[in-house]
Formats: sequence, structure tokens, C-alpha cells
Amino acid sequence: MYQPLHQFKAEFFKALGHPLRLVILEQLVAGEKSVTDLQAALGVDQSSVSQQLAILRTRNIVEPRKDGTSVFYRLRDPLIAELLDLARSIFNNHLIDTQAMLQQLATSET
Amino acid sequence: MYQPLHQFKAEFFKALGHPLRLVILEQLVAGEKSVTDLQAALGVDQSSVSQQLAILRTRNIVEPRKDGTSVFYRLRDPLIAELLDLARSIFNNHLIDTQAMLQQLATSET
DNA sequence: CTTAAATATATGAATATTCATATATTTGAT
DNA sequence: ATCAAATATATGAATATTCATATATTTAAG
Repeated sequence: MYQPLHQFKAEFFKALGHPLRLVILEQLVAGEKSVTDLQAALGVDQSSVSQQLAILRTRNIVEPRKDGTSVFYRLRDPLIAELLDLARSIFNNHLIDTQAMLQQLATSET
Repeated sequence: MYQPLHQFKAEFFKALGHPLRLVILEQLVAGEKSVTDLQAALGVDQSSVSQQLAILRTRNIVEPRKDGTSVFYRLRDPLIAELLDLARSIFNNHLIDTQAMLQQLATSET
């Protein structure tokens, strides 16, 4: 349907397009974390963390390392951290628009 | 459910997570383009282009400028172009993984 | 070999996205 | 006022994602 490369890039961005997955990635920017670490830091249940990690894993965004019964995850590429930083800059540049949009989102959540 | 900021960031990345929208953005990196321009360059029908532009517009990624009956679109922030560039670097760093994944995608498209 | 801890996967109902088709709106020209 | 060009929006069936619950798997310890 589309060029495979564009399809692939879309998959990459789609993988970033989820609040919990973003929080996970932000945690991993600070360094390797086990599933339990993430679970504790984010206050969500084990299954949810594993499910979202699985998605990040299949998109090659995140990389697992087994150690005993634990699995430690890390970013597969430091550029991912840069990307998140750049995104943060974009959001900051448009804080006013952002607020307007958040308001709109909130209103439509009846 | 989630922190609004993370929800918002997720919306942003989700907006990038679509092949046609990525192609549109790549076109706009080169400068302002009308809907007709885009339609011609991408070889898709008018409605599809407008639909995807609408999504990019509501996410504040893209900005319209009316001129007669035409509407010209441009990136709302030059950092968007940088973001796409950075993403490209990430893909290049992982070309081998990428190929593996594309293969997997192709296989699962039975 | 049993058990417990840590992680992963399966399932499916609810929700959201996609995309094609049809229709509406807006603007400039005659 | 009418028409045509350019763009936008509405609709809905098909498809994909989300997320909670239940179950599997893997590994180390006893």
C-alpha cells in the first residue's frame, strides 16, 4: 500500500504514540531498568509494563538483557533520547497551542 | 487516566505515525505546499490528503494559509524537520534490524 | 522436583483509526 | 446569480489498538 520505508517509519512513531510507552522511555533515558523497576516507578501493573515493553521491543526501540529472573531494558540507540528531547523542545515552543489543545481534549472527554 | 502532558505528547507522535502523513511532512520540509501540490506529488486523492492534513492541523504540527481558493500548508515549527531528520538517523543506525523487521512485516501480511 | 519470583503471552470486549465514498463549503470568475 | 475549482467534512464498514484478566514460561532457591 505504501512504501515499506514509510510504513516502517510510521510504525516507529506509532510505537512512541502512547502515554505509558513514553513514560517508560523517559525512565530508560536515565539508564537501564528492570521490569520491576519500571512497574514500581510508574505505578502500573506488571502485565501492562510487559505489554508495552513488548511493543517497544518489536519496534527495536528498546533492548532486553536477562539477568537471573529479571530482565533489564535499555534504549537501543542514544538518539532516541535526543529525539525525545527534541520533541520536548517542540512542545515548549508551542505551550500556548498545547494548552488550547489540552483544554479541547479535556472538554471532549465528557 | 494519564498525565495530560504525556497524553499530549502521545497524540503528537501518533500524528506522525502514519505513512501518508509522514510523506506529507517530508514534502513540507522543502517548503510550503498547497493541497493540490501535495495531491499531485503523492498521487493520492484529494480527500485523503485533506483528511490527513486535518489530523496534522489539529495536532498543531502543520499550519494552513489561505490564498484564493487554495490552501497552503507549512510546518508549524522548523524543529519538526529536525525531528524527522533525527528519526532518519535512527533508522540508518539500525538498517539491519530494520530489514529484519520489514521482512517480518511482509511475512505477516498474508 | 516444588515452589516462588519475575516476566511474557493469550484472550477478547471496548474503543479508536483508517480509508473510501459521498456531500458540503468557500472562493473567484463569468 | 451561476458555475467550476479547491478544499473540507460526514459517514460508516473494515481494521487495529488498548487494556484488563487469566494463564504460561523461565529461572533460582530450597
